[in-house]
Amino acid sequence: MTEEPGPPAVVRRVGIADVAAKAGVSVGTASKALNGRGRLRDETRARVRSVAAELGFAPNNVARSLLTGRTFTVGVITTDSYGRFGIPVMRGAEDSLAAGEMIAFLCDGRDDPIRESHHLRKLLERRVDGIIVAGRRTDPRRPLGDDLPVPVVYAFAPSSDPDDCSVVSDERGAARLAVEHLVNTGRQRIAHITGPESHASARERATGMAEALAAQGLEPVGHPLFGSWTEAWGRFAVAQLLRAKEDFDGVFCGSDVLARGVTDGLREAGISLPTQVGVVGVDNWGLVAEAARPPLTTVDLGLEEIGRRSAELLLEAINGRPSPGVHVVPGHLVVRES
Amino acid sequence: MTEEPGPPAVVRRVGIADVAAKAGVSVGTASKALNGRGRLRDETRARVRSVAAELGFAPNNVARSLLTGRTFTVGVITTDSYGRFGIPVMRGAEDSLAAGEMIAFLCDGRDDPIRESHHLRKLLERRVDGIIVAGRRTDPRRPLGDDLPVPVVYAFAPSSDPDDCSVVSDERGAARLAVEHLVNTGRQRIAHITGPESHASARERATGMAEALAAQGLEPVGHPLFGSWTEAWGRFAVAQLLRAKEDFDGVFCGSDVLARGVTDGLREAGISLPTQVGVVGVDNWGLVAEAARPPLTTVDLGLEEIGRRSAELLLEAINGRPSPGVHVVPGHLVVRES
DNA sequence: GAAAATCAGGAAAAGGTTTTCTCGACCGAG
DNA sequence: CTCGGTCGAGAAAACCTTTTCCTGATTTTC
Repeated sequence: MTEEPGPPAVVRRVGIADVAAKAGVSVGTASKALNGRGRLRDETRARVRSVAAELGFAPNNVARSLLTGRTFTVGVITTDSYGRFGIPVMRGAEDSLAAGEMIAFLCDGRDDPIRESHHLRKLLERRVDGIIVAGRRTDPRRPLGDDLPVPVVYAFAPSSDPDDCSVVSDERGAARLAVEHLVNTGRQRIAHITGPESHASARERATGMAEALAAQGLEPVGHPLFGSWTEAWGRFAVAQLLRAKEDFDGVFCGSDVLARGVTDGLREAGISLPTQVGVVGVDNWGLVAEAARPPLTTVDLGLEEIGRRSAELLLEAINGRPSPGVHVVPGHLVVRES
Repeated sequence: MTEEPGPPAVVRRVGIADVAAKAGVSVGTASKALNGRGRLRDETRARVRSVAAELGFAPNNVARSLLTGRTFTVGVITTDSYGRFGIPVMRGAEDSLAAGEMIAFLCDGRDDPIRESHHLRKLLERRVDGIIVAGRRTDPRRPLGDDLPVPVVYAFAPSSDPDDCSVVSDERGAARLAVEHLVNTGRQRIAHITGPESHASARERATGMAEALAAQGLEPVGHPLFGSWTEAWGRFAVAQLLRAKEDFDGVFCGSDVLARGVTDGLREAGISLPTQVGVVGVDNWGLVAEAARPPLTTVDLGLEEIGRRSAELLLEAINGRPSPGVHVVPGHLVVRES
């Protein structure tokens, strides 16, 4: 780092003053012409605009922000390194934000509170108009901080403070959709293979399944099999069901990865899908669901929609219309062949 | 949208003027105290700092940027919707950027030139200090624009202009690593199953494999089997090899997804892995590689490293030390059980 | 034909920080 | 005792737009 810094890359950018000078008007007038404000002759307006275009003028939003106090910028803090869940949420959020001419800073919190608060400080220094916190699990999380000067929306992982604004998926509803699909396709004896009981999503989906079965007047097959979110556990759990000589014709899996393990396990045990057993997963993770044999029927939790909704609520809050509380986004069933 | 806008959320933030007033100094002095500039008594410096901490003062970076012309902000434009390749690149980039106290705007170009140039304009308006373009394929891409006022680095997908700064993976090197591993574990007759020939990465890897085999004095088994990047093609290609009664004891697959299809195909044909046939993939995509049976040995293209390097080169360019040309980042082998 | 209203555009402040310039006070030296 | 130098700190410009207020000119209205 001892080397001499090179030339400072002088690219004097054209400012509104250059436009004004060339168009023969004052900067104030030029500003009005470009932004459609004030009272100006059409001819003047057109002249300024054409000069601006000719010079390739791009307004300096930094100056504008300083004046207006708005940066048209939001921060997104993810906790899952832009993984499976953060990404679709991000994409949805970007959709809504772009509609409001806003743009997002992306920060990866990596589940580390220190990193997170460091990012938070950086975002506030840059005067973002609002912040979205995109979680990785559905378990409630500690709020970002109290008394923040900008609105915050929690996406996917709700804040543990019910007065914060959170947007979450409908976990029980997802289970209900899965069960109803299985029942509608003639399944009566349905088992549940899912992730660790320590995960709220696993618990909620199990509960939702029990409720949905009860509503249909059906009994579950055995207890929910809690394990890990892996294919290996899916295969293992199937073996367990078969060994226990459980009589089942449907399996609701807590995730697509799990479901893939389950389909492999069943197929390799000589059980034909979907003839003998129907399988439904959760996530609608294209890569996994489509590569499974047969392709998986699964519940899409609507992650993109969660992102979109979060951004919309954030924009509303920025405009002085906050919507505290937990907002639930429904999922939907994606029917493939399983 | 006709509703009355609510109260404008008045949270008068504490500015440096507040700190200065409470510390009994001028704003200029306060600024110097906080930034360690100028000549001040230690006592004064300490007093200002403690007052700033007490008041929770956070400098307004917008004002600072306006003055210095630096925003300590870069834009990242991805073309793959933050998919398989964009994400690790992003993460690596964020690593390096954070080290320089910088933060990234994320824009999803979605392979649409219109969207892309829209994002570009937004980024320039916000006066980013530089831009990283993260591609999805290794095929060269059209430059972002000419005569941009800020430095640009192309990550993964190089710019078609060789004078631009691009950071790419070592595709041939990856093939060489795979082949050498197979040979070192006793394989002599190696086949190649890969993606579409229209993809530069498929062609490069095939070429790299041919070179590596030649260097070892070996002949390839048949021609490279070009297809698609899917498990189904992997399984199908295996069946094709078996039907043609090709004698092979190793397969180099153009991707992990493909390799997973290949392992499934081989296993279901009664061939034991890795005893009879060794398989090596490319990507080191944890989810896929670890779920395969057996877990895949694969070449990691070093995507995070590409991201890190891109950001480093960008920071250097921002500081007036550009590094035009194509920079190749080596990959490395990740040995699992296949 | 004069007062009033409208029109078109200019001048200047504001926004929060950094940085340069300036200035008074104090020190030691001659 | 005065002069030059250093030290510590303040005043003000600068960054680039937007916006408010103002002014001269033109048009409208009795």
